[in-house]
Amino acid sequence: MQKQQTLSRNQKIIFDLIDKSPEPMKAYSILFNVQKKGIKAPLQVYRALDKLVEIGKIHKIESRNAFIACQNSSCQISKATAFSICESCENVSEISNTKLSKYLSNFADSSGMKYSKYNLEFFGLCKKCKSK
Amino acid sequence: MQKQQTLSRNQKIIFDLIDKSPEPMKAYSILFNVQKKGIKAPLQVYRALDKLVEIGKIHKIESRNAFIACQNSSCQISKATAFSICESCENVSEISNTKLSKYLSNFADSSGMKYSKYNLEFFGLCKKCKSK
DNA sequence: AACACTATGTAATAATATAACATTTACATG
DNA sequence: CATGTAAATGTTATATTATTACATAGTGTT
Ligand SMILES: [Zn+2]
Ligand SMILES: [Zn+2]
Ligand SMILES: [Zn+2]
Ligand SMILES: [Zn+2]
Repeated sequence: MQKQQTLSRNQKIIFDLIDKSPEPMKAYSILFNVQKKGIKAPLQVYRALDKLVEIGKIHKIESRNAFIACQNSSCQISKATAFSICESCENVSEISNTKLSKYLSNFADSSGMKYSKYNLEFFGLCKKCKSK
Repeated sequence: MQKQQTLSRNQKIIFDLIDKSPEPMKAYSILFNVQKKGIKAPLQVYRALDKLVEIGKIHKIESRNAFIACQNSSCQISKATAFSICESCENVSEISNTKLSKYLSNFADSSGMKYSKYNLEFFGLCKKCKSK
């Protein structure tokens, strides 16, 4: 079980938009889409995004500067994220694989560093694009 | 063995700068540092960076928008990168771990996607920062 | 020389993100 | 209910990161 978060007005508007989107959304595209709802400035968007990322409702796809709703029933593990990205159609989906997340969460190397978080992005061609 | 690449003038200037830097460098900081050598415009920097990334001499740290020289004797595997990032001092180093890279290169899930590349970023506290 | 290819130079602009400051709302606690 | 405090909001300006468009120059091959 995870702590239930109540989203504020702006956070809810922006989360709903991202959650409905079939693809990752960029900040300024979000801004454009919520202007009719009274959210007028980049900072309002970025603040909501920061919060949503923090509580694991969305994730940032770093290589794309874009945001996607968590596909993992709101990641307990917003600190352990993995995505698969099609380099042709730019489809992105969150990988939910227990073995992988265990392997990476337990990873330790010789550096003496204690890892508390990771983000993994896989790139390739999705089924559809492969068969073209 | 890998194909030996000859770097062009701008590419060499920019690679040398990044290679000497103890920390990842950002594009505009690179620009600032090479202006005395005649590289005056962002595009000149970005073009060199693109090429250097392509041939595996440097890597981009996506979560930081910064560039680091390959610490792996010029990655044969510029398609399989892993980094450890200290969230306190921002020290970044490239992880070279055969088991990890094998595990990830062979990773396959149920999506039917063929992965040809990955990038992994671990976050935490380095030895030094941990003991503070 | 003619060609293809890679790299360079320059100006303008697009896209992404944050700083600074003022105000308002939610809500715990005396 | 009053008061304090943390979280969220609103607004303007600005910083940072990256690309478009177009012109020119070098490099190597035939
Ligand atoms: Zn998730
Ligand atoms: Zn695809
Ligand atoms: Zn490398
Ligand atoms: Zn550190």
